[in-house]
Amino acid sequence: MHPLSEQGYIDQLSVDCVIFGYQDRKLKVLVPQLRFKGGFWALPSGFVYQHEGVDEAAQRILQERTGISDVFLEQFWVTGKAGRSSKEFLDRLIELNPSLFTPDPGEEFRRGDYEWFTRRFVSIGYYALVDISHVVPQKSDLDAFIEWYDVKDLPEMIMDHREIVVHALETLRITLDQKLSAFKLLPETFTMKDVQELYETIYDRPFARNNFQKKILSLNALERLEKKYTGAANKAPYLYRLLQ
Amino acid sequence: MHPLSEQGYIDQLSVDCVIFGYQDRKLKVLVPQLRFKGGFWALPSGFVYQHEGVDEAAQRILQERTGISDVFLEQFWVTGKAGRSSKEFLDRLIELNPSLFTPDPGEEFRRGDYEWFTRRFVSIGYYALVDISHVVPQKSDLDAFIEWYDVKDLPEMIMDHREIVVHALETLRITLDQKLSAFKLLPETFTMKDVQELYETIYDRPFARNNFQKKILSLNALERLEKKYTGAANKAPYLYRLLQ
DNA sequence: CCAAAAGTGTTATCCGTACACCCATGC
DNA sequence: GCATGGGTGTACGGATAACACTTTTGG
Repeated sequence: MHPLSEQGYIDQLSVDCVIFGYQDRKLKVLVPQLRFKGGFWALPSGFVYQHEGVDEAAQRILQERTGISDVFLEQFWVTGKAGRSSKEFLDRLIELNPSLFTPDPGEEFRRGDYEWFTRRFVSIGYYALVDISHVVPQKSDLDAFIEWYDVKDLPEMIMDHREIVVHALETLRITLDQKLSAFKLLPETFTMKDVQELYETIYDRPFARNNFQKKILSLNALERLEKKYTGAANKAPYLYRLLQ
Repeated sequence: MHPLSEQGYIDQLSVDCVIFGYQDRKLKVLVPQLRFKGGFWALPSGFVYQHEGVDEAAQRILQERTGISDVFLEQFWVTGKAGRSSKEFLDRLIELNPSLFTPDPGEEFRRGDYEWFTRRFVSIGYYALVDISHVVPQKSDLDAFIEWYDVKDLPEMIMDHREIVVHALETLRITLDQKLSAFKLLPETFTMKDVQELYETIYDRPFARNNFQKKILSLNALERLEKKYTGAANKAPYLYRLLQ
């Protein structure tokens, strides 16, 4: 494996992905924990190749780090304060994982990588919306595991990754109806109650059931399918599906 | 002057500024023409120093290229398609200005600069809102002149700068009320008619006078001052000022 | 037949729009 | 007084919110 500095990336530019999913009335973010000692959580991140656009880079990083592809993915924020670097994180990582830096032939990080990696970085934030029941996130070989965390109960993440998630959530809230984002977080078919619970989760407030139905249907984005019989002793709700 | 590559900039990252002003019922953008042969217009752009944040860089670039400071300035878009570079522009520039590239001691561009400058760039777009009557734009030593252009009648600009302006305008329209942007384009005091004409310009459609007044006042952002006697044979309008 | 939950209809309220009217101003 | 343009009040209609009622389902 070549050192990072020779892999044809744009210097000091990174892409961070906030991947939203929804399950059990919880809005979740997919965050891997790095497989090194110390318990470091970091958003799926990567760099931009010279030959690719930033949007393509975000897609590729999402794919490489989580196995997820073909989902809604959009840029929402750039963070690039002076001195923004992963030096603090990497120094701690090395302190807890000294073997990583021995000059073995099989060493994983090289001196040159350290210089490259700890420089000041400007990062473009992307957020993705996925059907959590459909995707099977796969950890990359950098990760110990990858897990969905309630956005209200995130692990401590490195650098300013928490701040990035906060901005992503704000963007999600503001553009939810406009971009029909909610339906990208749900399975292909769903009941109106599912939609309502999702909205209530995202905005953290209740909606009136009858009016909510009218509002969502007035988006003219759904088609009504057959009823869903659950065996419960009550009227069966209709299933809906996003048009097209 | 040191070559660009030694000036401590982040590589392949630029900042482009779209500066909006308003005058005579026209929304204008401040665009300098470069002082080289060929008639090249380019948004005020620059690079980010290692030691500064991207927001600070945008502020500095605005100041250096136009003399404008202390104004609303906010990031709105990143453009970074594969192969986005100013090579085409620079080659044409050199073709029309061959003396720029002679190896004189006083040469302005160096070979190293050419390499640096024509690499693929990712650019962060910022838009600024200024009181056109208050600022006195100053061209930098790169510019032949700097001028306000009607956003509906922009000169042909290099690279994707027109596309950047289009995105800036979209952002302005979407966030106008929320960010009280309009009042940042007006003088300190103004009449309701001034506001209405500005809105009609930005959205390119008429608003009903009486209802517009109610809508603007309902923002609770203005205080009413004395009347403005113009000498016209009609009722004198009130002046308003942005609160705080 | 009942409880639970879904669907739908009805009314009240708010908000944006349209129309109307009045008022100040200088000739 | 009169033309002009600014300020404000009222009425209408659509959208949203609040309330109520009906329907479906399985025990």
